[in-house]
Amino acid sequence: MLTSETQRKILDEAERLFSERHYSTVTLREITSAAGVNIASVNYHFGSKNILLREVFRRRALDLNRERLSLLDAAEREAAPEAPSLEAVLFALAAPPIRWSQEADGARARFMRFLRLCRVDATEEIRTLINREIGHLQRFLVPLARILPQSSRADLCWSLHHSLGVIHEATAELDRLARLSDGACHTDNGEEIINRVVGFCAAGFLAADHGQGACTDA
Amino acid sequence: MLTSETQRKILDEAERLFSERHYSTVTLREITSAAGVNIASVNYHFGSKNILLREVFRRRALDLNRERLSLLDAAEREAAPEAPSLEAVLFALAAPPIRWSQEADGARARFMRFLRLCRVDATEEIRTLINREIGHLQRFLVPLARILPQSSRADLCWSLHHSLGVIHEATAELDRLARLSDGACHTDNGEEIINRVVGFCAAGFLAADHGQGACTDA
DNA sequence: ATCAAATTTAAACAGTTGTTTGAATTTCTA
DNA sequence: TAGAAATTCAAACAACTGTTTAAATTTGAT
Repeated sequence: MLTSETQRKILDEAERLFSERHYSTVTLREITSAAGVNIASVNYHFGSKNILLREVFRRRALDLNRERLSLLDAAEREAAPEAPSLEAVLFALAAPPIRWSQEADGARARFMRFLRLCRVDATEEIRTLINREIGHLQRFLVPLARILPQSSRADLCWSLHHSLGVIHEATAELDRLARLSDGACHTDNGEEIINRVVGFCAAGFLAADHGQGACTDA
Repeated sequence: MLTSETQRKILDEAERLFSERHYSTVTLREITSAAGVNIASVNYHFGSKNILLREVFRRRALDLNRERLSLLDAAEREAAPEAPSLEAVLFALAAPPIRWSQEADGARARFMRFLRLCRVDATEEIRTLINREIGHLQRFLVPLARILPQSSRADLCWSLHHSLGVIHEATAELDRLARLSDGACHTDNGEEIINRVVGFCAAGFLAADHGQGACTDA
């Protein structure tokens, strides 16, 4: 699919710029001049700006949930025939996006910022692709239902939804956390962030499982 | 500040369109023709498109945190001299944005969708205004520190940050929850959503306070 | 009713956008 | 190496953008 060097340069620069600003404010002239190629090569190699956007998305989007599901499979295999721990399941959900977003100035960190923009506003086609990816996360409901048998399907979905919110905020809004905490929070240690996210969400899942309210064993 | 009927119509339609798509893809001609006014009236009454965007933001943005802080003050007053409950503090944080986003097809529901877009990408000026609003949330750290004395400032900030992620996801991504749950989750009962959010986040705060990991009293 | 200020209007403005063109150039094959 | 295919290039394209203009109209106070 990706044969030409020009295509790769265009994709890289488009990804970088799309991660910084909404794609509608990024011009093809910016992309191509940053990539050092002629402006016409976008339409030659991709066909249109919208298709370029879609290809930037497709280049990495599928891998993210692939990594998640692979970690989940491994956790289930390791724990079989028992159910994996709640923390292991949430680790599979949280670790890939958080690790990607922490890769120092790497392509995947930029992609995660791009993904955040796409989630909020993108092409109809990308919205469809995102929705399909969300569908894959239903796979997580299977082990969660084993671990938390008192929870209804709605309970599990709500907690999963809350967890996605925590993860999204932990992958893309850390500058605001730095401001909120006046620098008291370290936002550059991916594994620590994962631990915090997993711990926070696991407690939330358990609280929902115990019926209403939090557990107060202090 | 808002004197003219034309200004109000422009603000209303701009808010509506800005809540549906990124502001850079919304044209002044769309706004003015939807409002039934001449295109030149935007520059006459506001000065520029960017200023119009800022005014759409300013019309309601300050009220959101005002409501939060007002609820927090009331909770503290009611519990004095004791600290308010963790749930009461989180209720003050979560209830205003979730209630606003649930107002059936109301202006504030649109505004919450607009705010989500602004958080991800907007003018430098709006980014500054948002950061100032985040600063106001530091006020929540005061009662939280009383309630959770074992938590460091960093712990509290992380949990607060996680909670904001849960709230953001609960105010603006409910169509995805509906898809994830195949319709099993009711996404139209604001008070139920608030309860779920508060319960989930309270458990997360407590888990962080108990040191690492979740509480497992089951 | 009169005049000045405020507002609305249609039209034009200059600049930028994604896209296309057709010729030049490079790359690959036979 | 000859020739065909793939790629690059500068230039132009039509469409659309936010903004401005200056005349027309409405408004409101005297």
